[in-house]
Amino acid sequence: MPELPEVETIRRGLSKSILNKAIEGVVVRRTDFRRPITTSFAERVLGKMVTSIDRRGKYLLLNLSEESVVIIHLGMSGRLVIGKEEKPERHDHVILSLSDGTTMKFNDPRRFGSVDLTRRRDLMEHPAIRLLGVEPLTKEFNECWLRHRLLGRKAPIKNLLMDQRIVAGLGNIYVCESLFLAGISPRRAGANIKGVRLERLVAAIRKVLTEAIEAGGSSLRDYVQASGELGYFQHSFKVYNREGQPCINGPLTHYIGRVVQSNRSTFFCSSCQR
DNA sequence: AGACGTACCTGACCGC
DNA sequence: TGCGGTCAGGTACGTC
Repeated sequence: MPELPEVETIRRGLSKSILNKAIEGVVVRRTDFRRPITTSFAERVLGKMVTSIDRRGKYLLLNLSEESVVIIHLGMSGRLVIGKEEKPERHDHVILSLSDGTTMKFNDPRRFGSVDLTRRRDLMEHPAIRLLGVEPLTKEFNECWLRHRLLGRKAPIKNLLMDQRIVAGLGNIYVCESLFLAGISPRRAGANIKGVRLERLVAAIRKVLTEAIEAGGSSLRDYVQASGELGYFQHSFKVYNREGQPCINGPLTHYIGRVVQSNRSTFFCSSCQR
């Protein structure tokens, strides 16, 4: 489901609903995720308080009292659902009961997501976090930095931007949208992006992500925010999922096309993106 | 090192 | 109605 804007939206929602509440009950109904949930998860989390919530790339970091951190990834289909104590539904894999009577349920049909636990001092060494690249909405992410990371890379820029070790948080939707806004072909080799293209790319990524966060992320299929509200950035897609539709830039002869790169659909306008 | 393919899992949708 | 095929917001791992 989620890329950076969706995870950031969820982070902000959770910061309103679960902060400073104690975890009074933990039910782990399944442990077989991409990375199995540690058997000691429930006992190590029980009784702790959620003190703050961070995000790193597409990972949510729930900081708990006593220096522990829950690391959550939502994979393709994961959700965090806040509600009243109810009986679990299909694919509710982890259920936290909080001190104000609400519950937070981790629901993930495909089980590509993960829930992990570590100590705060070990966070930066955690295998999921250690190799993550730059946060695209920080000052560190700029032309100089990106140019160095693209140096000598022959792979298509689409694939390189999807690589979490380069830029943390971009996924299929926002890479497609950013490349369209920058006017860059998704098939262009990374090393061939220089000068004005590089400037446009950095600016486009920042703009697309910022606007998507302001819109509460994108709601495809059944994705909802923790609060149950829908994000609405999907109405702003210029290319994603728009194969065959006219390009918004312009001449009626321009149409959005779809190609497959590394087994993922890429949507783009071959006239506007070079 | 880096590029590429495949596996993981469930559900929705489409055509027959 | 059912059945098979395809596709889906992601990442890890093996191979060349």
